[in-house]
Amino acid sequence: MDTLLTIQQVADKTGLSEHTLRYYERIGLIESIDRADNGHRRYSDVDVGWIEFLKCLRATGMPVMQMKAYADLTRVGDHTIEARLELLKEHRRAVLAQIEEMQAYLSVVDYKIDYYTKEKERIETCSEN
Amino acid sequence: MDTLLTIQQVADKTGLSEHTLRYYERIGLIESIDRADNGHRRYSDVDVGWIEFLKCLRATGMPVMQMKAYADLTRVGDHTIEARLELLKEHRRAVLAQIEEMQAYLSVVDYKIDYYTKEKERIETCSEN
DNA sequence: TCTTGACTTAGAGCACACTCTAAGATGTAT
DNA sequence: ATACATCTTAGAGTGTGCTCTAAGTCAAGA
Repeated sequence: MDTLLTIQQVADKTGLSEHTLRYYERIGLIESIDRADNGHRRYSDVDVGWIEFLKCLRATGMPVMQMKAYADLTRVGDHTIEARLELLKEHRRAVLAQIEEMQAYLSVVDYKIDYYTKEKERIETCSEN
Repeated sequence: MDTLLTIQQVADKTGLSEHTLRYYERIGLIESIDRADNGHRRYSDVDVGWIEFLKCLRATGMPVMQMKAYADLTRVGDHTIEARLELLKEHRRAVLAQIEEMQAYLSVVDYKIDYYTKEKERIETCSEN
């Protein structure tokens, strides 16, 4: 199928707002989308797929400017595949490092939760007497 | 030991900037710190410990306003232990959920990395002939 | 015909978490 | 004495990523 979608439909489908979709296009994250006769945007399945991938990059914390660099690479041809690969691999490393950092910091929070749980029990035990 | 530290020493030790330390104090994340005769801040070990815990909350993505809520609870006495516990547990759930989300999105990035790796090999193989 | 609603643009505004500035007080070294 | 570093405050400024506004076009329905 190659049904073309309006911006509203794409917003619903992707969870990004219409504002954000236009913003992403303006800054070059999304290549200029086909237009209907009245000038309204018409998104193809390929466009939506690209937007979904952008979501993956954003949701994993990639800065918009880095996403722009990646987007630019995809537009200039196959000879940038190696560069794209490097960019994604580097991002992957960064994400895994960030997850590990969060887990390490979270373990301190866990420790505190443990402490409060015991403290709470102690207080409750005292008040029973 | 209960050596008192200057703001610069605490900045070095915690990795937060002096600006950030003052900012945290201003917005009530850090309780007002003891002063030397000349009005300069003098941080105790307990203060530094608290700041380190704040770092754990921030590094795991807790918004500053929620940290403020937690800080406020710690100041009004033992009867808020349950509330503090709930806040930390809720945060813990949120962090784990976020990590899972990131991992899910990252797996799409992994898929792309795989695709590009194969694509690159294919291109290299072609050019060998 | 009139209204409603979806869309367009350029550009302004906003929330968050800092980050920096300006002006001034104080302390130490030469 | 003088230079320099370190600190103080209140408040302004910054970067990021949206998010909203205003003014206008266009098409379908009552």
